Parts: sequence; C-alpha cells; structure tokens
Amino acid sequence: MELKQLEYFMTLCQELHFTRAAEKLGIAQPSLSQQIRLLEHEIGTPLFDRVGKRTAMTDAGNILLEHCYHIFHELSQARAAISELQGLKRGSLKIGALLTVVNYLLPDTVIEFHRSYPNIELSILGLRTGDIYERLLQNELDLGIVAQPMEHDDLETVPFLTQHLALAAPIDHPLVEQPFVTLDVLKEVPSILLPDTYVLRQLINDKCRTLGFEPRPVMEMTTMESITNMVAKGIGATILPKGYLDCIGDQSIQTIPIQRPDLTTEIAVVYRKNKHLCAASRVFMERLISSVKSEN
DNA sequence: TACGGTCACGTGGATCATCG
DNA sequence: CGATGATCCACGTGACCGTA
Repeated sequence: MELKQLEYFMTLCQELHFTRAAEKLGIAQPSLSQQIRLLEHEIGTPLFDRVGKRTAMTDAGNILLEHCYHIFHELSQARAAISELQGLKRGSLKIGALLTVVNYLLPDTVIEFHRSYPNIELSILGLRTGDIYERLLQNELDLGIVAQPMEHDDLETVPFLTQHLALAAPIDHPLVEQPFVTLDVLKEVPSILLPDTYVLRQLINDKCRTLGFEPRPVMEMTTMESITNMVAKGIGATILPKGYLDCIGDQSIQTIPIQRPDLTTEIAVVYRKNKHLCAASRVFMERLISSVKSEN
C-alpha cells in the first residue's frame, strides 16, 4: 500500500467519479482505475460499488477513509515536528566529555546554549576517553570531547584547544616561590595523580619516561576535585590542566607553570562521520569552539 | 561510471456496460 | 441508439539494480 494510492482513494471519495477524480489528480482515468484496483486487491475487499455508471463507497471504503484522515494528519504532524527540529525548537543532544574538561570548559557554552534553545534536551556525560569513543561508535552520543584525539576511519575530529598543564602545590609549599618548574619536580615532591588509565596520566608518564624516570605518586584519585582537595590540605602536589586550576581559583593552591618540556594536551570535538550532524550538534560545537577561542 | 535488464506506472485506444 | 463512463490491453518512459 502506498501513500499515492491513498491520495487517489481520498480524491475519488470526494468526487465519486473516476473521470473527474483523475482530472483533479492530473492523471489519466485508466491510471486511477488501476491504482484503486491495486489498493482493493491489497486490502482484499472492494472500496467502491460500481453500480452501472454510479460509483458509491462501500463500508470498507468508509472505514479506510476515516483512517486515511488520521494517516495524513500524522504525516503533516511529523513534517511539522521535523521542521521544528531543524529550527532547534525541540530535540535532544547527548554529549560525552572527559571528566577533566566537563567542569571548566563546558559550563559557559552549556548555559548559553540552554538559554538560546531551552526546548533542546541536553545531556552532558562525564566519561573516560575509551567510553566516549565506544559510545560514539554505538550511536549513543552525538558529540564527544576528548583529549589527545586518535585517528579513526568512522570518526571526524575537530581539534579546538591546546591545553597547558601546570603544577598545583599547597600555598605554603617552598616550590611556590619559583617562577616555573621542570617535570623532574615529580622525583622529589610527593604527588597526587590520576590513575594511569587516564589519558592525562599517560601523557605525564610518557614525558617522565623521556626524562628517564617513572612518576611514583603517593596517592592516586579518579577526580580532579578530590585531587585538588588533597593538594589544598597539603598532602602533595599535582599536575592538572592550567585552565581547570585557574577556573577553581582555590586560595590554598598555587599554580606554577611547567617548562622543559612543555606539557600540553590537544582537546578536540569528535563525532561520527557517516551520521547526520543535527542542527543542535552543529550549533553547540560552533559555540564551544568560538567561546574557547575568545577566551584564549 | 556506463550499460542493459526489469519493473512500475502512466497513456491512449478499443471495448463493454449502462442510462436516458 | 447515442452518450457517457469504467475497464482492458499494448506500449512508452523512467527509476532502480546488478554487472562489467
């Protein structure tokens, strides 16, 4: 059964005359007869009584007509809903972002986006890099925000920020007098770091290895918030994104730049190549990138 | 990407049935 | 019996699909 046949059927119901209905539809009369016959064949019962030259609707025809009104109404509703979606009036947007960027990189963009498009349902999930890639590939996320993006055939990557890492030490620590530190500092100072399943920690490990040592933190914790709490309490120092440290502005913590080597991570938006990038995803991505660029 | 086969659909003419 | 309208049938056209 095709929509075209239902359209022909509805016109014939209005006219109850094959020739006039065909003229109204802009087709030849035999075509109309043929399509109505196909429809009747598919349904398995006559929709019209042909009594001589008179055409009248059967009970089955009346029932189908009633349903046709619903079908075409639903269709017009669907068209309206889709056009609203394209106009960002409704819909949903699911973003998976690294825990290390959720707290300080996204809030401004999220707030601004929500104010502009309050009817878009926004989900921001703090996830680890591997989970972000996995969920993107399973179509569970619209956008992913990752550090140190990897190449993947099915994923598009848009780098938008080079994030500098810095040492965070308790305010009364002797190191805070120095204008900068080198990574060797991790050899002497007790440190609190993310576990080595985290991209940020892997980066620190790699850089330390090039300097000929392995970092030995006194404590490992999975959230940046808990790590900075420990630093503020004087347990040790840590290495975290400078942007995050500036953002929390904890008075009991001093941020010291790291030099030789510079420690940076590339932050990127990632999305599926073959998936239609909806208007909400596109707008969010553009706003995030422009907000980060205006701050740097 | 070009080509050929298949299929669905529309058209026009012929035919049939019915009405006045 | 002529006018009108529905159906049948052959044919043309375009879309789609598989293949080289």
